[in-house]
Amino acid sequence: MPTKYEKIKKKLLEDILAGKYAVNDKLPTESELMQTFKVSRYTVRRAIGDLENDHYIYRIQGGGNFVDDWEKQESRTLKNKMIGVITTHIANYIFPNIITGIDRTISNNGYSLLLSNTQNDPRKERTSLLKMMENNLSGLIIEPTQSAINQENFDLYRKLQTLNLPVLFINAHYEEFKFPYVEVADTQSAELLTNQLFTEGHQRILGIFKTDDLQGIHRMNGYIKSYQQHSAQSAFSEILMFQTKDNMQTVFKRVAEILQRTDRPSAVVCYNDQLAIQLIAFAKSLHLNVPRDLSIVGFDDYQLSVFVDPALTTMAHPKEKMGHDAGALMLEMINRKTVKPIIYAPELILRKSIKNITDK
Amino acid sequence: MPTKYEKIKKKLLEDILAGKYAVNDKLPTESELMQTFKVSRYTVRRAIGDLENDHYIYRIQGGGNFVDDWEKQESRTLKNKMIGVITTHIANYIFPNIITGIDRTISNNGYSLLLSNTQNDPRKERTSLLKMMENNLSGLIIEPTQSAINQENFDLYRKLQTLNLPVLFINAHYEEFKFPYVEVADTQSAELLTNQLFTEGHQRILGIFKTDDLQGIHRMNGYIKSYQQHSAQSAFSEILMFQTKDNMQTVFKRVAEILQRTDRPSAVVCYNDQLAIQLIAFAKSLHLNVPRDLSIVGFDDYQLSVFVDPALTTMAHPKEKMGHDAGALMLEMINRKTVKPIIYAPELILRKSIKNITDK
DNA sequence: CTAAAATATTTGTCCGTATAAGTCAATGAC
DNA sequence: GTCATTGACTTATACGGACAAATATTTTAG
Repeated sequence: MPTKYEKIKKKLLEDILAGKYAVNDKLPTESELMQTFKVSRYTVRRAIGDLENDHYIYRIQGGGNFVDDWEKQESRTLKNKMIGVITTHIANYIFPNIITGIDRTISNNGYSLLLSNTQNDPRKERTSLLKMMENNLSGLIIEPTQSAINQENFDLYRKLQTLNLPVLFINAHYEEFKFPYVEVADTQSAELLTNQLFTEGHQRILGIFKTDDLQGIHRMNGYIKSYQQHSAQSAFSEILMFQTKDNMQTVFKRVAEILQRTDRPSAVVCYNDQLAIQLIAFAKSLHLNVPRDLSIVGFDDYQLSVFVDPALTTMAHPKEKMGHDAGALMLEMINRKTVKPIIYAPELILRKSIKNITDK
Repeated sequence: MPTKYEKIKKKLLEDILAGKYAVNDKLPTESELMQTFKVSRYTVRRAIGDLENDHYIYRIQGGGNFVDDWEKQESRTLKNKMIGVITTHIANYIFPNIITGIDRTISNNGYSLLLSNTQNDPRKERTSLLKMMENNLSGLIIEPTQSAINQENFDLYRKLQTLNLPVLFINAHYEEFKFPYVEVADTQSAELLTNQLFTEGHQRILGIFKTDDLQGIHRMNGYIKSYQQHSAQSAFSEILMFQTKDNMQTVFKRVAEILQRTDRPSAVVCYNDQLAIQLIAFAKSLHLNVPRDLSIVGFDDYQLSVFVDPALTTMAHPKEKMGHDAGALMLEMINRKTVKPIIYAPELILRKSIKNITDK
């Protein structure tokens, strides 16, 4: 548990970095802070003293405490040859590959990688963003956290716009902010993948999508688009939505209900390969053979997808190349060039997890 | 008239600068200073706190206040809450897990991760080390590159010793430097693994080891030790050595020669799981069935090792736990505590890639 | 209305006290 | 001899109160 003065310090620092108090604004007086935080004056002064040492505020006896010019202080103006990277995960899934790609590109140009992960928690994203703003980086690459529903850190993103710091999104981007981005064409990707299932004769295709990030939303939209195009063949569209906070056991319970119906779907489009691999194992436990009884597809061409039985049909994700491109774009931005977003065209990877059921 | 705490500060600083207290000497306790200067504890702490901020002294709770290494410029500069990590790889093999472990531990304590990888190239290790030294970090975790043959960066390691910077090795350590380390008991590990093959009735066991890193050397030594203990059963010991710079095709060519002899080995101990997995595929291409015709074992319990066919028998590697422990140790070192190395006991993971041939 | 004076507010220094938390060496059981 | 426990010692956090010093605001005198 952090100490009281650390809590006060953290709160004040956040407000300063987020722009709630501008430079030379007067902070609340010590007595006010005493009341707000219900602590003694000693504790308030301890917190403020620390911030003064870090040159975030200055004090005038009899006058008050004021925000120092932290954005352009000599100690901070000299930018470190360091590029920050905020991702939802570091070691899981496809992220190691993305990070390697970034690292390769920027380390060849003398930059280091400052990593931070959010574990898909917007509060941790906030912490990460603040930490990044304290180190004065040359650039910042962000994979947004819960991008479809999370707007609680938009104040920090706005602040980032005013800072003289190149920012780049990967995997997804917010329309609200004009930062460049590098991402897969998720909607088209899902459309192509679902089309493929229609081509293979499937008419009842379940879609399972995570709806708290934009990739999930886009993939769901692509799935729906494909259904619209094939409305002549099939009107049976069923979508199961879940979010990060949901217990996956509950989700799988609902999947079981659906798959045990007599008119069950013959194919499932999964939000990503991670889910698809879990679903293959789950289908086995329901005594459904993949792909004989059920076709399953995913996204991202995860490393393990070729090893699972049956090998998973999926959509390509450039991973290391995406990291490489993101790094290259970032280097250009640091050199004050204007860059254009990069969107990768969809690419289908056919393996063994789907079956043609046209002549049944 | 100067304030009381300024007087105390001045007096202590004079004593330190004059050499009355040497570096790491213990200063009078706060109670003693209270009596000496006839002031309250607050005043003493205010003076000492100021000196701490200027890095003239450091404090250890319950221990006392000590003279900091003020003559060195490095310690005077404000340290970033950043911990550097240099590994041979970032995204491959078991490294993502190790890095996750480190990240989880240190990010909970407000530290960020500054990553750099060497791709097993000593020149890149040199670049990484230099880059890390520029960024005045709080600490540095290093997995040494080509630790068995690479001494060209020893000058930098010596420099690190004189710097006031906590340094920690993982996976392997140099005897020449007294930095703490976290590693697996590789020699014992290899011994146990080879013993297991003897127990299963094997007498001709090929060892393939990478000899430019210490892990490879230790594993080779463990293999040899096991052979010495089983000299009654078998004298047929054969070792194939390779280095990072070697073309693996050439290595496998030699493996093919060995495996196609009539008196070929019945088992192979591989440097790590990565090699073992390649060897399983290679054995198939030679029409050797694993484990019927050839038993194969590796090290590190790589994520994929359970997915390959047959699932690989291997030695455990704590991976994420190792990262966690390394992070925890580093945090203690930053707080000026002395820490002891951590060595993990070997643990055998029996799977399907070895066969008992006692009753042949 | 202006300028000086009085008053209120705000930060700076300092004290005494209390409890928590970490260090370290002596002690005692095994 | 080894290891866990205990207790003395030391620093860390926190409270409340007091007065000093600088600044801000209001009042008052001209």
